[in-house]
Amino acid sequence: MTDQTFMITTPIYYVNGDPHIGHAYTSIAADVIARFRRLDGADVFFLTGTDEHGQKVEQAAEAAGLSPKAFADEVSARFRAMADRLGISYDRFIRTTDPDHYAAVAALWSRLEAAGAIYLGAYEGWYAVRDEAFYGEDELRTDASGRRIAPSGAPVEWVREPSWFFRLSDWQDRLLALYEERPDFLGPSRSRNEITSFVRSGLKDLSISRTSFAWGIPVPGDPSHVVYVWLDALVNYISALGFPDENNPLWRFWPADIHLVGKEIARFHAVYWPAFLMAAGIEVPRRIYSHGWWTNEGEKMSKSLGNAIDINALTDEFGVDAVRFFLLREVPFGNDGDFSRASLISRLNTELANDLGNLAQRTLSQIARNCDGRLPARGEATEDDSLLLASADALPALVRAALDRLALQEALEEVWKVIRASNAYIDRQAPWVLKKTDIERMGAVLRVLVSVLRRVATVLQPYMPASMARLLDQLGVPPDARRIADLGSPLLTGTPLPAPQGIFPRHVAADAAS
RNA sequence: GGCGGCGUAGCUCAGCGGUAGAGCAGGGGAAUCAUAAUCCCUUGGUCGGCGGUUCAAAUCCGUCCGCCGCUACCA
Repeated sequence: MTDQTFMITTPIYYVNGDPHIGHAYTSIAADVIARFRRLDGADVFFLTGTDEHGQKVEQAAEAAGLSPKAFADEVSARFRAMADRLGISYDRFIRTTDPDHYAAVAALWSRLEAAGAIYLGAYEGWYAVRDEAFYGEDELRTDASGRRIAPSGAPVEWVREPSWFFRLSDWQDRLLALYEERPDFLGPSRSRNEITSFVRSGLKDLSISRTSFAWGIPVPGDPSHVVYVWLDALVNYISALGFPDENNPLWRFWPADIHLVGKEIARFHAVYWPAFLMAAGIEVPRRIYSHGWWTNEGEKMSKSLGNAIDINALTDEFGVDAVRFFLLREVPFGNDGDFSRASLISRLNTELANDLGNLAQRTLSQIARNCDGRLPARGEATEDDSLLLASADALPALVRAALDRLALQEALEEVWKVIRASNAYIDRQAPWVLKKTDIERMGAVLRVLVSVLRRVATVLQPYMPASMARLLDQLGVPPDARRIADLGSPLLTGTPLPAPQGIFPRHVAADAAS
């Protein structure tokens, strides 16, 4: 694993609205993978940031009485604050208003132009001023007076404006070949099916410039146009690596290993982005993986319902690690999920407090009381010991394999199997009985549990960095020996352990389900 | 309309050709080191309906029913 480069990205988040749990979810998932790869010895670049151009931002800024840039500064800072608060270990927080990004977009545009991949044409269609949207002929209805109206009921008119186009239609076959030859390129399979069928149904050239508003990156050589926000946004993944300077040391991270995205933007990443890259002669990313959406207590979250989950309030109440854990534990990654207080509290109490927290506490408190607070010596392993130790030793490989498949929930399930087995083991071995009959064996049993807990805590660090750091402290694992590779070296017998303290308090509240 | 997915224990889901599984919830018991936490045992399903292929089908095929997603230029 050592010396391997690994790049993972979140989408850059659009700043026309405040951050919400969907953004948090993508970032946390990407963070877990980034942290695990670092733990596993890889050279990691983790990119996140904000997407700041476009008509929506221009309008939102105007409504707020600010310049687009000032508005974007403000909202971008909120996204960054959320990332920091959630412990997102990004290597760069990129903004599409950063100067190097402007340069990269201009450079990519010029490459596409030089390659003959773009041309100046005209975009025309039925436009509803009220909706600020174009509609297809087949979406329109005719009202009583014979006028064409949009599905929303807004009147439409035929408009025609000059626009630069990308020859997307040239890339249909090569995109399909890409999906075919590289089954891992697009995931999960639902997303892969949808995108494939979309591309198979035929691609039209893509309008990649706008003249109807000004907040964007000017088109090189044609400054009355700004670059279409998606082209602008997608380029962030390479502008962060120094593009177009392929001698930039960061360029070694390209192609990205994983673009993690929400399912609503899978198409932009799986169709437009590789087409742009291929047209510009740049390698395509290795994998694009889209995850699902959260509902809140069974209801879709929306502005009108006003039921968005306040991630700050949530982490204030339950703690950052508990929220990180819940989001990745509750739902198979890729599926939609439902957020509810009852299930959050149930997970925290059952799995964090009872299963893991209590296991650590009962183990460590017996060491504190009966072993003079020092790490007891290993004994000759019984069959029971060996089985449990072997299951813990297998964890790094199991977690690595699960994360390679983006099975973030499965990885946790594997860890919890070991935690449950450990609780069964401690009951079977009953060190509190051995204390009176065989004090040496008691120490050996507790030492087995420390070894297991060390492995558990090590692989859980990516999910719950702060809590697992505390647990590793209590287990006497030196801060510089917490990587996967360090698990090969046993802890020093006799190491004094700090007084045990609960890692995960039970959540007791009036609305607690149990 | 076209393409695709899902429907398995009360709940969330795994299994995807060889005598129905996990977690949670429910019931009974044990233990008392521990955050009243833990452990053991256990109730519970004609695997959406019907038909077919097969020695054998949640598992393959067909069909029907019920949900859901995608079907491009706001992001």
